[in-house]
Order: sequence, then C-alpha cells, then structure tokens
Amino acid sequence: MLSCQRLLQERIISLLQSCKTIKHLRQVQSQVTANGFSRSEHIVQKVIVACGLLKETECARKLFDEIPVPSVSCWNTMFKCHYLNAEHREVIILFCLMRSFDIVPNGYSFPVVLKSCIKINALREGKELHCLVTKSGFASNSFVGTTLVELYSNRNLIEAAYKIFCEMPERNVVAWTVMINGYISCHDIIAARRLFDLAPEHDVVMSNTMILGYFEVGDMIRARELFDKMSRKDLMSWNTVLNGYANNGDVEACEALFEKMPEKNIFSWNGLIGGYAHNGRFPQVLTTFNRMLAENKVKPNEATLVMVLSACARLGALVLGKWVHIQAKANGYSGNCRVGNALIDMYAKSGAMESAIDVFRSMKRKDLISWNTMICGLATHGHGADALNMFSEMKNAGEKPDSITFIGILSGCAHMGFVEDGFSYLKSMIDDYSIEPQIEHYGCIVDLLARAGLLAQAVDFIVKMPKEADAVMWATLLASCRVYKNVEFAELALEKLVEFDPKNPTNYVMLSNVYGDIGRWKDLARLKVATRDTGFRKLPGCSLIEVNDVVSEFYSLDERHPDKEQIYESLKGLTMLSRLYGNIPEGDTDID
DNA sequence: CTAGGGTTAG
Repeated sequence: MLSCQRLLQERIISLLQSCKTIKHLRQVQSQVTANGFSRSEHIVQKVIVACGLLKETECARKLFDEIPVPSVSCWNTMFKCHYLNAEHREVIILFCLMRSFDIVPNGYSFPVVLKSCIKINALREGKELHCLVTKSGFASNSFVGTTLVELYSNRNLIEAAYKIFCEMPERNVVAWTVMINGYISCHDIIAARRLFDLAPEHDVVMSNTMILGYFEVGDMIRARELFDKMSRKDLMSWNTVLNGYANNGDVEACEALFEKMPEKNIFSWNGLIGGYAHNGRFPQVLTTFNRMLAENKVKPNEATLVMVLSACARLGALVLGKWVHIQAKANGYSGNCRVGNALIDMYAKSGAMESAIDVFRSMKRKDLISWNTMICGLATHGHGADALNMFSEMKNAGEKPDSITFIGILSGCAHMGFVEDGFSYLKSMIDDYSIEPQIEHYGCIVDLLARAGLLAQAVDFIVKMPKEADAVMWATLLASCRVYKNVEFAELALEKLVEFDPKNPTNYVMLSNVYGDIGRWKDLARLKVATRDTGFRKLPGCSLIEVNDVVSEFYSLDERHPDKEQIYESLKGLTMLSRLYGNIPEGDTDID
C-alpha cells in the first residue's frame, strides 16, 4: 500500500514537470487534491515551481500562502519562482518577509536571493546578505561563495571578489570560472589568463569563457589558439568563436568557420547573420536568412528576425521586408515587442509610414524603443507634426522620453521649420527630464536654424554652444548655405570640413555648387584646382533599388546593370511623381 | 530547492 502511494506521488511529480499550459497544470492539480496530496509539502513545492515555469507567479503565491507554516525549503521554492520570472524585487521583499518570521535561511536561500541582487544591481542589499552569510556560517558553502564572487565582480569590485574567492575552503571549476569571468569583465585579460593557467581543472565552460574574454579585447589570435587546443569542444565553443569573428569585423573567418561547423543551432545562424549585419553586408544577411529557411533545420527566432528586418531597413527593401513580416507571423512573433520595433523601423525607413503606424498601433506591449522608432521615423519622413503629436501621446501613456526621443523631436521641428518650438523642447529636455544635450542635439538645433535661413544665428549657436562642433554639423550648415546662396558661411563651413577630412572631395563639390548657383565661375575654377590637389575623385553616387524583390546597387549613369531599363523606367516614374508634388529635381553641378 | 557560458532593434 505504501509503495502504491509512492508510485502515485512519483507519477504526479512527473506529470507536473511535463505541464506545458496552465490548463494542463489545473488538471494535474485536481489530481493532487483528489489523491490527498494537497497537504504534502513536497508535492506543493513541485506545483509552485510548475506555476513559476508557466509564468503564473500569482497562482504560486496563492498556494504558498495556504501553507500553514512554510519551511525554509518552501520559501526557497517561492524565491526561485519569482526569480524565474525576473521579479527580483519580489525575491528580496519575500526574503525580508521570511526573516521577519524568524525563519533562518539556509545554503539554498542565499544563492537565489543574491542572484536577484545581481540582476537589479542591488549592491547594498547584496552586502547585507554577505554579512548575514558570514554570521550564519554559510561562508564555506561553495554555492554561496561563488555567488558572492559574482556579486562583487559584477560591480567591478574585483579585489573584494578575489578576497572571497581566496577564502573559499574549496574551489571547484565553477568558482574558478566565475573568478576568471570577473577579471574579464574588468578588462584584465592578463589576470584572467593567469587564473586560467593556475586552475587545477579545465572544462568546456571555462575555456569558452576565456575564449570570449580574448574576443572581447580583440585578441583573435589567442582566442583561436585556445579554441584549436581544446580537446572537447561543444556547440557553444564554435558559436563563441563565430560571434567573436563577427564582432571583430572578420567576415571571411566567420564564413569559413560556419561552413566547418559539425552542427549548427539558431545561435550559429544568428552569428553568421550578425557577422554580415555588423559589417554592412546587408544583401548577405538576406541570402543567409533564405538559406536558413531553405535548409529548414532550425527556425528563426526573435534575434534573427530583428537582424534581418534591420538589414531590409538599411536597404530600403520594402517588398522583402513585407515578406519577413509574413515569416515573423508564421513563426509566432506577431506580438513580440522587439520584432515589432524592427518592423516599425523597416516600414518607416522604406517610406511605408501607414504600415509602420499599423504595426505600432497593433502592439500590445510597447517600450521606449517602440515610441522612439515611431517618433524618429515620422520626423525624418516629413511628418514632423505627427512626430510631435506622437510625443504628447507618449507622455500621456506614461512613457519617459530619453535623449533619442529628443533627437526625433528636434529633427521634427527642424524639418517643419518650428524654430521656437525646437528651442522650447530643448529647454524642456534639460529642465524637465535632466537630459544633458549631446552633440547630436546641438546638431539638430543648427539644422533647425540653418533650414529656416537663420544662417548667422546658426553660426553664432555653433560658436557659443558648450560642445565642439563636428563635421556633420558643418556639413548641415553647408547644405543650407547652398539653399540660401550664402557664400560667406559656405566658405567658413568648407574650411572647417577640410580640417576634419582634407581628402573628401564631396565637401568641395558642395561649395562649388554654391558658386555655380550664383555664377561665381572664377571661384568655381579655383576650387576645381583645389579639389584636384586632394588627389581624390568623387565616387559616383550609388543607390540601392529593389527590382523584382532583389536589392541591387547601381551607380549614377550606370549602364551595366541587367535591369537598367527597368530601373530607369522606375526612376522616370519617381521623378514625375516628385514633380507632381512640387519638388523640382535639379541636375547637380559636378566637378570634372 | 541551490552556483559558471551566447545573438537582436531606436
């Protein structure tokens, strides 16, 4: 009879562990009650963890509250439950509650609560826990000690971390790895390697940690050396090296490694895609995504979709972007916030503002980036007024703007010619939100003044602002000088631009356009000579255009492209449309 | 009931 009961208990526990939905869990829960297990602490703990895994912390808490006198292990289970759902404040509050009941924490309590402190940077609480650990004699527990090492090294308190590490009575491979990782996050790769060589035991996690450390300081040689020497590599080892090459700009090494990999998971594919994305190879991002779908072994995840959409955005590939949108829906990412943000950006950058707004409106969960993407998208595509309206909507929704939000707002004002509003938003940014203006914000103000034709005020602003002007700012001014045919400030801007980049012929072309516009042909000729002296020719203008769902590069006066007829037909159509809307394109006065 | 390792967008 007793063994029968035991068997039933085991059966229920395995059922609880296999619960995939809350509905399923409810069914198993009724089994628990029907078989008289609702007062078994052991079983109730398993139910609580199952709730936690299904993100149902409220249910878990209810069950916990029904336990008459919860033991330490019950409390620990509840900590874990909140920890699993990233409710770190809740973990700490619950721990204090437990202490107020005079329940003594054990060696299982400290690691979880400390981890929560690490996650939310609660160093003060972490230090208090450290005191408690020492007082209650858990300093010798290797799980507790390791987590304390992690706590201090996470806040760059490497000496404190090392002291705890040294005082640990026994240091296993996990403790060594955490300590090595601590030195790596302090950028002390030498100390990290010294510990690595000193460690009595090496395993695959420790080696991967060390390899990642080398890549983070850009030492690809030592990273690769260590990787080649590893006797047992796991998939993560390969992915670490793949990502290392990707982040250090070696696309070729990244490609070569990818082809050599014995197996690939989603991180491998994302590594290669990220390698292309970080190094501006956007067309390859798209072909790799296609290849991944064709091989059909792993499904794209959130990161894949975000990177691919961002590549579409950079290419202005609307048709492809729409197709990725369909892929995202098909893979269950319609409600995903980050994917939503990438979709907004893709649609906005491709000029499909209605679609961008549709996606934005359909998002149940929006974050700061969603608002910023929408506001900046509107502002830079001629919808400055909508951008400003979106900003008030954002404030009403209780979202706090950051410095990027204000770049959108200020550039919106610049495009609309709202000079006074621009200045009052700048003031609000400083006074109401305590955001210190960056060079980009000042750049927006210069643009704001210059576009409004207030060139003297723009130059005066540049002189008086607290930051040193950058090349972007002078180029902005130069562009407006052409519009308003102001030679004086154009010459000043060129002079400054040449200091930044003496070899860039584009700047000379800009000024020569000003001379040409107002008929100062002698100055134009003098400038031609100066340009030639730089020894550089202006590269032909290059554009990206989507033809039959393929993004192609083509240069100005390009005759080589197989689809050139179609491209020029589309351009004719575009020119006609833009004339219709009152925009009269002019032929540029080019040098040579 | 506990501790160490990855990608993504403005």
